[in-house]
Amino acid sequence: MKYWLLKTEPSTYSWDDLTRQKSGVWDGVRNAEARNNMKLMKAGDLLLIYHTGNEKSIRGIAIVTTEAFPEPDESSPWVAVGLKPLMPLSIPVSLTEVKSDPTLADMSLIRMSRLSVQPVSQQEFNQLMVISHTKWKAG
DNA sequence: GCCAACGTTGGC
DNA sequence: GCCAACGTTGGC
Repeated sequence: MKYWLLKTEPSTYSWDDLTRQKSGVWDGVRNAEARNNMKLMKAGDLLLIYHTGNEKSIRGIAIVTTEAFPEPDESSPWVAVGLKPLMPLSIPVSLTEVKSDPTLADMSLIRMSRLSVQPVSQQEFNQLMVISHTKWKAG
């Protein structure tokens, strides 16, 4: 089981939108590396939802329900995945906090700041649970 | 509003 | 195939 981080502009589509809908389709990704990461996702992988713009913070945890499939109604090379919200972080983790935490220094959030779909390591995920005071029960 | 970091496009 | 110009993302 792997971990990923998904960026979204909350005025376009937010963690709260996903929570309200109870399930969603993550589409509109227009970057080759991000698409490649989406294709690597397996059902059951965990997703951290990050808000760009004014908020710049990780808000919640979702899970992959449907692995990569071609975007509907388009003869395009781009893909989407299905996902379901699991729980919000008790305290959102801001970009500033991520940058100030040495154990998170290698996160793509910092090192490849424009990549909108990026892998997160188990250690990084665990640390994010700690600093967000989120009682995540693995497995 | 600016700009750094990329990615894409098109002329050559 | 190179690279300048341009567009986009997203932090500041």
